[in-house]
Amino acid sequence: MPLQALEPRRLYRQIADQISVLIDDGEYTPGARLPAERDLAKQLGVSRPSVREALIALEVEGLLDVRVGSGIYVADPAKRRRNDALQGDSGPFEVIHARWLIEGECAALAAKGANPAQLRAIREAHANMVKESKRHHNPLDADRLFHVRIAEASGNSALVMLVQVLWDQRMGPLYRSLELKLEYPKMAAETVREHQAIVSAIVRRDPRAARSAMRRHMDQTHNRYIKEWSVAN
Amino acid sequence: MPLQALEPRRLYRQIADQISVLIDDGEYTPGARLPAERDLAKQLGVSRPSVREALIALEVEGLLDVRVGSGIYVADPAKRRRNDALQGDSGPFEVIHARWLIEGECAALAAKGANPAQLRAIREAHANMVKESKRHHNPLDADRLFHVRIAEASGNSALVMLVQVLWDQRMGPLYRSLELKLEYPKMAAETVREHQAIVSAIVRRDPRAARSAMRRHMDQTHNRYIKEWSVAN
DNA sequence: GGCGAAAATTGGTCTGACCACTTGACCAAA
DNA sequence: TTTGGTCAAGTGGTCAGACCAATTTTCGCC
Repeated sequence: MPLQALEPRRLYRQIADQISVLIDDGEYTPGARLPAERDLAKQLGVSRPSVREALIALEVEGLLDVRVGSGIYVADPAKRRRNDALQGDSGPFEVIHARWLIEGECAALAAKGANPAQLRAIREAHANMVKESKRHHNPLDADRLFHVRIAEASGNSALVMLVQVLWDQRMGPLYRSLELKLEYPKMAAETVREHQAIVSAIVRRDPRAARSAMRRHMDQTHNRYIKEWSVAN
Repeated sequence: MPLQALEPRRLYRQIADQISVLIDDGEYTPGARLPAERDLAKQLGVSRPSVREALIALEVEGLLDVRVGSGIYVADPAKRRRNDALQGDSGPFEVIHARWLIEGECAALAAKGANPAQLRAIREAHANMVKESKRHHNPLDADRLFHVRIAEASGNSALVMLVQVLWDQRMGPLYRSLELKLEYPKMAAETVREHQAIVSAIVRRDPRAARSAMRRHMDQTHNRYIKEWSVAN
């Protein structure tokens, strides 16, 4: 087992984690008021600034609710940020399926209603990815931008957000283990070719062709994953 | 117009936002080092504890990277959480359109492949919403659960996540202003009726009917929004 | 030129203080 | 009884200055 870089966790983190545990264990239920900062500091045997730093961290995480002059309260879980659900734990194939659905629609909408500036942005992103892949750079950022630009051209900001969220699932553990095995240089050429078909359909204002070009791209990506997956296992 | 609860932004938030803007504007690029805490405090005309609180907030948000004894650095955007994009700023109609697309597919997939436990969960969520609305409780939580359960029955965790993200866009400002005007008791009855049609199609194992029932539900929701929107403006 | 110790820099934490806001009790006027 | 005002206690918000620990830089020595 590889040695773990030991990391002397900073005080505010330790305090925040302790409080976090108390909340998870139901010691403090939603709506309940925590002891005053000064009391917490005394109970934990640390200074008030350290407690405050911990409380701010928990507030940013959406776990607490600070009301000036009144006290610190456990946040309503309903209003709590649900970011926990997002931190990539969807599998690659699930993500690809979702993208097939959403980005296909984005491409169709883009073909139907993109304005000149948006078309230019799409072409630019595509040209950039071509350039990057020729230089054998890692084309992932350029790839992401290409897909986001198409989503933006759909005119629906909710779809843009979803495309970004899905893309960033690549940060998840299952995805990571898969990506290690992919050979980008070879894949990049295929990807660029498929992107080209999407761009053509969009600038030609052909929604149905755009949708199927995007879906084909997703199907091919799916196949590439399958291939690597089966080789490695 | 109903009075808005004014909220004096705390100092650490103002500082954090300023720094955040500097990073977004490229004033500090990823990997760059920020001025020392003491310098920041002097430049901003605030105390060092306040600066530290802001830095901790940004660190929790994944924007900064603090290295003891060395300095504060702008985090690598690849590792950065992109949660910022999520905090609801999509308009209600954009969200409805996205849901039309995604949840329609979820309903179809659920009809195709849901297992008995998942079917039971859907029916249970529906029954619960009926009960809540009869008691004139706020049915929003029950409503959310119903849609999430259907997404879960699709068997695709990426879709489940998207449904949740979209639903939680209701926390955004545009949505909020619209929701203030809606009359839930009246709407709940219609919603329940439309949900019933979706449930029926799913348990009957009819994907196409499930998809169109869900899409109809979204269309009706759209119409209800339109009506309130035009009345109020 | 290379190396190691001292010095400077930087974040981490603490103490104690004062300010601004919230809350609830109490009281006076309508 | 109700309404509004006043006041004191409690709470979070902010500040100044200090010292510690880790890191980086400097610089003299070999």
